Amino acid sequence: MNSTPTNTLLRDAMKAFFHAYQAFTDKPDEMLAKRGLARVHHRILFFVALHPGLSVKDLLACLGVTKQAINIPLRQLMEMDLVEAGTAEHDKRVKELRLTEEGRKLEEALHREQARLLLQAFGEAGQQATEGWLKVNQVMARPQS
Amino acid sequence: MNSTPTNTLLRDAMKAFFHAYQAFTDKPDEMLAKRGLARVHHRILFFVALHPGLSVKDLLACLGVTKQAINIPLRQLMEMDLVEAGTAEHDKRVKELRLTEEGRKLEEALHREQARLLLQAFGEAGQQATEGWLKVNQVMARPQS
DNA sequence: TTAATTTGGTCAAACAATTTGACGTAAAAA
DNA sequence: TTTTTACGTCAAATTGTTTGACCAAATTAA
Repeated sequence: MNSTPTNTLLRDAMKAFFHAYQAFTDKPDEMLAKRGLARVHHRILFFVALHPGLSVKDLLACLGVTKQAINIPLRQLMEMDLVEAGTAEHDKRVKELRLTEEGRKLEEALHREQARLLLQAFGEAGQQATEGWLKVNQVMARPQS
Repeated sequence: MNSTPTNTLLRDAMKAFFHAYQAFTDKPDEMLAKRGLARVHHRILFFVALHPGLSVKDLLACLGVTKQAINIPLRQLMEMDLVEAGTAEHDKRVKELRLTEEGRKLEEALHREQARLLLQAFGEAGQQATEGWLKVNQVMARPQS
């Protein structure tokens, strides 16, 4: 049973990954709740901030959800003047999403919380571990066939 | 604006983390769905496998959910003879959860899918990156005060 | 060129996941 | 001994996500 130690090690790794991800979302979730917003709102803000002019379709692809899952939260963000939608020039159906000034401020505040957590962990784990963390995540994040 | 490159870098890191975690859960989710089970069932199986004899209360703590969230999925797993619950000796109220033989097999199959993904990523990223990934996750997974 | 099909985004209903509330019994604290 | 808290279970309410349907725009097929 030489797989037992590897098994436990992998399981511990998975456990840490699970809890790390939980920790990553905890604080922003609190902040969001105070504004009557939820995690999906944050994700929208995040990806629109990262890719200004993002279409709804591409946003869905980023988030891995259906179009309907996005519709109401996105509408809410627009009603709250956090996100604005312009029509794409190349295709009248397509909407290009952007953060408003207010939206940008909120996204920044949320970002700061997550950045704080990450930077603290990076500081503790060290430069090499940080690079490793980024690398493994990037490999994993790739589309599988 | 010297924070701009760091900001983008951090955001890309967060994006990768988000997508890595998505990738991590995708395959098991499919497998679970085929059995009429969902992610929370997997999480139960995972943590009970990792900590045989785990109490319901501690399971809740691991998962970061309420007792009610667990009740029906756990009952389902018990009805499907994947999990069994014994009464703790030190306290009649407490249940000690264990996987049945069937439960262990299923958990192993699910584990294998996640292990495959991880091991592939580790192989590609290299030994040092792997250690870094583990390290950062462990630091992040720690309780914050 | 016209017709058929697909695509992009929105509304609504149904389903799934999670929290809040309540309860009974066991254990700990007063 | 009584009161309070803890553990786990049932039920209702709330939140999150998918499926279905629809309309207009764009693309593909005839």
